[in-house]
Formats: sequence, C-alpha cells, structure tokens
Amino acid sequence: MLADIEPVNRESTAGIIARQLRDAIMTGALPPGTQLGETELAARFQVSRGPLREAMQRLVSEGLLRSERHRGLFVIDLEPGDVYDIYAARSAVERAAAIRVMRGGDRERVTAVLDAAVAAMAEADEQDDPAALTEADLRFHEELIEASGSKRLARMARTLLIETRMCLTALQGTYGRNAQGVDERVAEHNQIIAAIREGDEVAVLTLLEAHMEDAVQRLAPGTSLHADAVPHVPSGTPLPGAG
Amino acid sequence: MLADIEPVNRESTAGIIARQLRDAIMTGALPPGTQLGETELAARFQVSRGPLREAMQRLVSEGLLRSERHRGLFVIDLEPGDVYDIYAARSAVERAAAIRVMRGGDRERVTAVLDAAVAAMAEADEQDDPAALTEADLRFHEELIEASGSKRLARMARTLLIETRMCLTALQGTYGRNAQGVDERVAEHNQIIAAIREGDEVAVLTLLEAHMEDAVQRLAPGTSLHADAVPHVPSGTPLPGAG
DNA sequence: ATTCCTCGGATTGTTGACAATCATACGACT
DNA sequence: AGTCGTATGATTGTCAACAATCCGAGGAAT
Repeated sequence: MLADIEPVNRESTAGIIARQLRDAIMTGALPPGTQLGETELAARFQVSRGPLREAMQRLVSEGLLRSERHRGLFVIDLEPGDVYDIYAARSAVERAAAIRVMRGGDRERVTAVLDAAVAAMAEADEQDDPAALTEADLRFHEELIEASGSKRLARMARTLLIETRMCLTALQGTYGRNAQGVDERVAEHNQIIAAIREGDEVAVLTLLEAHMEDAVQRLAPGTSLHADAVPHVPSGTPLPGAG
Repeated sequence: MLADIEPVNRESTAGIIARQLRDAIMTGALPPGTQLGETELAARFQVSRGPLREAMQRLVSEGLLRSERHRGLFVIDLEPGDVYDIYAARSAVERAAAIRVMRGGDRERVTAVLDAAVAAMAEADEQDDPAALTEADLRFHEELIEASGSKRLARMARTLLIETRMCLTALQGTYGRNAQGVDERVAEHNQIIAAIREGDEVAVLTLLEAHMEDAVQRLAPGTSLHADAVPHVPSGTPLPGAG
C-alpha cells in the first residue's frame, strides 16, 4: 500500500507563510488595521523579506490584506457594510455547495461529518467555550462546502469563513451574544442535516438561507440580507479592530 | 471641483503586472499548461524577477496559476470537470448579484448598461466577429455583478469570467458553435433584462439559471449543472490548450 | 538494446545590499 | 502661537548575485 505518499516537499514557502498569516488574521493575532512590518515578520518566520512579500501578495489578492504603496500592507478593516457583503457571498457559495451535495453527493458521509461538527458545538456550549463553539460552527460550513467537491467554491469559502471569523471576534465583545442564541443555532444546523438526510433539496436551501439570515441578524441587527442592496449604514466607521 | 483626483500612483507594481498576466491568460496569449519562465517575462516587463514573482503569487492564490516547487509556475489546465465547476460557481455568484440588484439596485441604470452589452453582442454577430461577441457576452455578466456593488462577488467573478473565457477559447476550435446559438444567446440576455426592468425577481433568477445551464450545454453537451455532482468524465484529459 | 549513472546547462529559490519613499521631530519664520 | 520647511530615521521597493534543484544528454555496464 503506497498510497498518499506523494507529498514530499511540494509546498512553496510562500504558501506555507500565507497559511500562517491567514491563521493569524483569522484568530485575531493580527487584528484589522494592523500594519505588517516586513522586517519583523520575516525575522519571526526565519526567512528573508522576499518569500514573505510573495506570501503577503497572495493575501492581497484574496482581499485579506490591503496594500498602500510605499506605505505597507494592512489587515483589512471590516466596515458595517462588509458584514452584509460577506454573508451575502457566503449564502451564495453555500447554496451552490448544498445543491451539489444534494445532487450526487455522498449524503450519508456528509451528514455524518456535519453531525460531528454540531456535536462539537453542543460540547463547546456545555463547557462555556465560545471560541470552540465558533470554530465548530465554521467547521460545519467548511465541511459542507468541502463535500461539494468544488475547488472554486472551496477557495472562495475559505476566504469568506476567515472574514466571518474576523467579524465574530470584532463584534463578540460588543454584544453579549453568548449563551443567548446558541440553542437556536444548534437547532438550525440540525434541521439542515435532517433535510440533507431526507434528500429534501428545497428544504435544505430554504433552511440554509434562513440560517444565514439569522446569522446576520445576530451579528448586525437591523441589517437584513433581504433588505435594500447595500444597507446604508454610515460608512467610514470600521468595526472595532484591535483590543 | 477637485473630485476624483486622488489616484496619484497608488498601484503596486505587482498589481500592474498581475493584471497584465490575467489579460494574457484570458486572451490565450498564455495558453493552458504554459510554463511562465521568470527570466523571459521579467525582461519583457522590464522589471527584475522580484516584482514579477510577487505578481505571479497573486495569480496562484486566484487559481489561475499552478505552482510546482523548484519546477516553475504553469497556467492551469482546464479539465472537462472544470467546465461544470466554473459554471456552477458563476451561477451562484451571479444569482447573488442579481438578488442584490433587484433589491435596492438602480434598475434603470443597470438595464441601460446591460442593453448596451447586448447591443454590442448583436453588432458583433452581424459582423461575424466571434471574439467581440464573446467579449460583449462576458461584459454583460461583468456589468451585472458590478451593479450589485459587492466587492467580494466582483472579486470572485473576475476570476471566474477569466476561466470562462479560457474555456471558450479552448473549445471554440473544437466545436463549430459559431452562428448557431447566438440568436438564442441574445434572446436569453434580453429576457433577463426585461425581467429586471419589470422588477420580477423570480423571473430574473429563473432565467439566469436557465441561461447558465444552456451555456454549459453549448460548451460541454451532456454535462448538466443539474446532473450528478461532479460529472465523471475521465479525468486527466485536459482540454486543448495551446494551438 | 536497455538500463543506470553521471555530468553540465538552465531554471527556480533565497538572500543581502542599495535606492526611493514616507513619517516624524525639530527649528526657523511670519 | 501657528505654520511652513527641513533633516533624520525607518520602512518599503527593487535589484543582482549566490545556492539549490531539476532536466536532459551522453556514456558505461549488463
């Protein structure tokens, strides 16, 4: 059995660094608005500035970093309108993923994986671990998209889920949204799983859309996915970034 | 009146080169499978290999280039399954964009812009200019997404439209799909515009989905968006790349 | 004839140094 | 006192050289 022994080195340095940077942004180690000093980061990664810059350019094209010439690279600021934008995009991507899963996907395997994610959510809730809860929540959606088998949906979703987590950490201090809606969230996820298991595509899509709508409501009350296109919150007021 | 005079330089070299590379890939100047020699390209852009490599890393993260360590960067090969993947993703993105346009978008302005694109299509058809026809077709969809005002949908669509054009140029020699379906295509676009003008969201979405489905049918007959998840065409058979 | 090994050219990966630009603090002038 | 101009330190942008790896040609051995 010499299966899956092909990956020898085969990952570029830029790719490795880019992944670590994504993690740092996602977890809040690099809060929105932070400038990424090249010298310092390069020293931390133990590489020179060249590979580091290449990695950062990847994140620029993903929209996670914003580039100002001769000034530096900064973690993007999430303005209120972005919350809507992110969830609208996610809604589109996850809908497409769900469709693909329902038509020809291995529904049994999918529901098993998703069940595990929801179980982890409940577990995290019992232990009052909001970080683990968020992680499990996002894993649910990540697995759903992974199950679609679409390279492009997966790539788009990766960035969107990072931004989602950025929103959550940016807003979790503002609103005390802790134990409040978790039962509801778990229930919504379970309903989606049930619909997948039963093969009811319309129900899956409906539940998924409602779930995304609820998520936006929880994060930015009054800002509906179904409201006017770009809900005109006063722009230029970035969400809280660093501590 | 000192409006919109802010953009002085403010675009990184990597950004400029990346844009040109995207164009080259889109137009087929860099066909699928082509290796991008750094020395040669750097000389052509009149820069050193540093900025060029940074630009190429952007395209890697967009999925337009594939990186093989110590071997080089290559334009991605489009396999049959990718045609389906691309159109499924486009369908999701454009659907979301259409929703946003229908809810709070300036429908009058949008329809005007889209009308212009369709007019360009008809014009190109009369003059037997398939390249211009494709360009106008893609412009239609690009404008629709632009009108949604969503940064993220626009970013995702940009890559998808490039890949769409890659598919078209890869297959246009194979199938003689020239004058055959253009009337149908123009008609479909016009129907979408009409539905937008009338404010009939359901009709817009239905027509859009049908339009994407037809597009796949025209490109890869037998491969439906609605068929089994990843239609199992024999993998490892890339679409024709270079001449 | 085929296989294996070795060597040389060519390309990629990485680095440190240099040039250009920006931000800030300080001082001069109105 | 306030504003402008200047100098200095720090950071980014760019480059050319060096190291590591890969690919193909050629030859030797079986």
